[in-house]
Amino acid sequence: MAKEKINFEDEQVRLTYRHTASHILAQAVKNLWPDAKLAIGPAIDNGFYYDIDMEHKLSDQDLLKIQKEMKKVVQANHKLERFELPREEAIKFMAERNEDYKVELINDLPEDAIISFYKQGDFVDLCAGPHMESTGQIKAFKLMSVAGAYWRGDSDRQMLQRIYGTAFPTQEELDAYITRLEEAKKRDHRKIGKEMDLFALFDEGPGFPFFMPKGMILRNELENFWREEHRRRGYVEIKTPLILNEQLWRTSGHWDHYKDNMYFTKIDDADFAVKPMNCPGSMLCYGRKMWSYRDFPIRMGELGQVHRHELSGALHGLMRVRTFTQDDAHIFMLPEQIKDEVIGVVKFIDDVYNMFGFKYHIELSTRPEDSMGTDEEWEAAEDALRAAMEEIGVPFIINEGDGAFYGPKLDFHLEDSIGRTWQCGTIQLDMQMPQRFDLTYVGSDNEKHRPVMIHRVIFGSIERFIGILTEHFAGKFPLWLAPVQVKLLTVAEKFAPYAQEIAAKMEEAGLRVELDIRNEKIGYKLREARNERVSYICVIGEREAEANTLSVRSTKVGELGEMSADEFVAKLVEEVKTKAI
RNA sequence: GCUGGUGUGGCUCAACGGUAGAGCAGCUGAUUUGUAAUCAGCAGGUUGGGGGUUCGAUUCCCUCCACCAGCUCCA
Repeated sequence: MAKEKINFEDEQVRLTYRHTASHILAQAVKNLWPDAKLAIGPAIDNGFYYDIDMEHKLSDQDLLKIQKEMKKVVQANHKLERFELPREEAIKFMAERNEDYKVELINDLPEDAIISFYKQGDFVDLCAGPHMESTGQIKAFKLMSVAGAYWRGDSDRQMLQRIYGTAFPTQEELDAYITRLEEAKKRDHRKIGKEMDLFALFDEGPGFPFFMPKGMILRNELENFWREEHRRRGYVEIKTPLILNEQLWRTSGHWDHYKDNMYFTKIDDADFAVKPMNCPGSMLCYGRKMWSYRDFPIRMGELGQVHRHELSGALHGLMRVRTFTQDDAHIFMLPEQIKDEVIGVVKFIDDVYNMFGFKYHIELSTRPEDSMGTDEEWEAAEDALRAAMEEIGVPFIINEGDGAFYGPKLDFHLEDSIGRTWQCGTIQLDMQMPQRFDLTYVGSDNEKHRPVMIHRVIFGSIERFIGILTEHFAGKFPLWLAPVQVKLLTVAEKFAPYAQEIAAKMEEAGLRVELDIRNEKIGYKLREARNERVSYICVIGEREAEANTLSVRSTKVGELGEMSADEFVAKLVEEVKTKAI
């Protein structure tokens, strides 16, 4: 790679640069702890990491120490030299250095693989490359954190220490990145949720969120919107119970494939389970009558609250909880309707996400190890999803082996404030449940046939979606969702009657308005209202009371100046109606 | 669940082997105020739970719980 200029816009350049940084990290660690065994150390989205196995538990102090050692490696400006070894020699080379993990990696390489190494000073690492020319080219870097990571991502294997770091061509860019991260953390939905009193989590219910009055407004608005959109698109709505008996979960396959994630209870002497998914309930609803092919597609929606036992370490605010409401629907159809229905749902999801200005990516998740059904059924289902995606020409990536136990799925991933992605929407094609529940319809040939079904969600879960929305808008929600849409602040108590009159008018127009007629200075009230992220703040004093106006400030665009009360109310009503963002 | 870290009044944080302190919020009173904090006073904590060491623990140790980062898993 050319020494003169580093084009950091280029992903390959970025990865190469940071990959070299990870080698410098590895060398520094080996200098300080010669017994450390190296595992893998790739470049990732925003930096790089190296997985290391050693006795010594790394602390934040150690990170600083390693960083100093890395600086020495950079200053030494070692050339990175590539060389190759035949398999046996490569294994011998790493075995002599007690690099057990590297030996395992080499052993797992395909027979005909070229086994390459990179040497910098007296440090050598197994690596396919490419790399920068010399360690001195790495100008600005920082070690971010140390955490545990399983060797080869397998929770049954050794837990290694993973050191995360990042690197940039200049100190300014590194500083800017750190600042950006800090800013992003201020948008954390857990922090904003607390500040705005949207929801709460208690020790008494880990992973079981409580929704406070302001959070309920958000939630109810989303649900109202959801119902309206589904009604328009030909869905009907049902509600199925939270607790159903063991037999049902055996029939559905959850008992065999999902038991570890379920909660159980007893009624009288019989075993029951709390539903982790809504589908079996929907199957019962479908199965209670005879359907004709003419009825299809049947789109059966349900805002269904499910409970899942998630590992304690996986819980995360509203993003990962143990009870959540899926905006679920099951669509029963003819095989030849699959493509159109899938396309319809993809477009539905796209419409909703675009409405909020979300960026997202789609993954096609294929058959997992623990699953039911035949290879043919899986292949047919995966092909159907792929065909639908290809028809509408939306790009997607393949997520091998990550499907549901009953079928492959298209997953829609949204980003949180610091760039972690969360699966929200999903479309799952299921050829298993209809069989297991022996669902049928009567075809045009007057014979019974098996319907095909898809499970799908748009928001994914209301909880997670609220978390994403909160971070996306930093708590400054679109007006139609904002818990408090307007707050009226009086300059002095004598203006309270006028403010109350305006507030009544606003309530009449269906707006969520709050009144602050306390005997406080206007600056103080204003500060509070801004911290509460109220959409519009109106100041009412002498001028406004006389002219029948309001001095308006928008949380998003700043001062709007003075306008007539009626004009302002009309503007807000319109903004709510259009769901502007 | 795993690795590492954290846990002090509603919130943000301080202190310490000798039975905890501030700011904000709250309450009371005064102030009647024009675009990001008016002043004064009051009240609020068995320092996450349990156990141990010690004359004495909130501070040290053990254990459980919760939270944070990451891994694994997932909507």
